[in-house]
Amino acid sequence: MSQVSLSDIFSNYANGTGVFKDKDTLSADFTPENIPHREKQIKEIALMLAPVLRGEKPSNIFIYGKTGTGKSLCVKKVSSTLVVAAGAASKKVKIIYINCKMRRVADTEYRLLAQLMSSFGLTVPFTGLPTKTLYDQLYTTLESNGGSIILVLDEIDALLEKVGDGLLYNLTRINQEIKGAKITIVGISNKASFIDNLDPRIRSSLSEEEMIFPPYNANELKDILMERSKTAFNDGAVDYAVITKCAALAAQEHGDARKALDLLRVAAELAERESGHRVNERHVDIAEEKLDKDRIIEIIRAQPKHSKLVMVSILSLFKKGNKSMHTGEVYELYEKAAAQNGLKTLTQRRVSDLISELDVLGVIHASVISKGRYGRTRKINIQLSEKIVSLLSKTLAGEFPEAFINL
DNA sequence: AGTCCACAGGAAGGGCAGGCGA
DNA sequence: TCGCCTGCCCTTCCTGTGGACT
Repeated sequence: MSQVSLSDIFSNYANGTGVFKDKDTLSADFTPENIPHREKQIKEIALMLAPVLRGEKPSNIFIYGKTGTGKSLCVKKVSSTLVVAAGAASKKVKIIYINCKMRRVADTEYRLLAQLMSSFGLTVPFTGLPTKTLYDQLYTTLESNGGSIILVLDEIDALLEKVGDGLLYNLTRINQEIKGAKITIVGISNKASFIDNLDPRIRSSLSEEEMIFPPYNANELKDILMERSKTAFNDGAVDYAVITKCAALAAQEHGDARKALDLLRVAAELAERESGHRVNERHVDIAEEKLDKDRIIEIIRAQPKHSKLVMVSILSLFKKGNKSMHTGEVYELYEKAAAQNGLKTLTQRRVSDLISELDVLGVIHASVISKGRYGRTRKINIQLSEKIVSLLSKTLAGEFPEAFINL
């Protein structure tokens, strides 16, 4: 491509009136002025946290609802308003928001404590200190800081699955350990069942107040998209049918507003790249496939080598016409693939875990079945479109060409 | 009803890398 | 430098299990 046409592209982009007015407002992290269909929940959270304005400690709150139901958004909205109100009332209130699912940030007890410390401006080495030392430092910091602290632990279920409930026990007891500061925990979880598996003492302490965020239906999703579209797009850039389609597709997937927003954003990006000024339903179709594809490829790329080799084995069996396969078959092929790549093979026990991780990530579908006299195993299959399977094979073949030729 | 298979999956612990304080 | 702490990945050992077969 010549220099001239490149600069044409950029100048057209810079000067042109594209589809977007303010793309950021379509991001899942954006906190809009108005959150449709969550007025009741916002009011409830606000009333639960309001005691901090009188210097009292609010009850701990446990919130659950599926992905994209607006839990984090509502909590963020209430907390930001609360901080302003606290300032006006001359009350010391600090809100700490931690996403426990962020890998290598807050997904272990040590890292979560380190994150907490860093929100008070203290740096903690990413490993090395005994946990007790961290707790001691935290207590000292909390005491000297004083005031009310609201600790929002988003995706708390992910953390508890990894580290057990000892951490929560310690956190819920902080108020008995320190003087001068009051800490309130707001736990947000995607899984309602998570609370049932907790130690009863922790359960009663964590969920002094409980809230459920129901999934959005297609009409509610439509309202959300309409609301965001006002600020995100130029006038007339998005057809009403496009909004309806994004809402309908996301409603099929447990009413996930995040998915609806992603679909709309990607569809608009596609329209803009086609130098069009209008987004249509075709763009939404392409966007849906692109989102799916990107997600799967991204997940596989991020996997460690052995996990990728397990995936290579599953794909090979799938391509040989096996619609479903069992752990034993996959392990046999994995052993071959590992040997061909000069890697030491992992045990079947470990590979079994890798298979269930791939299942959790949504790349494969694996369910435990019994074949009676022929044992218990996992039945594994792939529920991805042909296009994605072939793209996935290409991606992995780039990394393990030998394995793909020889299996 | 009892046996047996092929694993699933829990528990315990080893080995390694990275960091701290003495 | 050494001992101790952490997280992480992995192995080993073990018990449990659903249902076809005897």
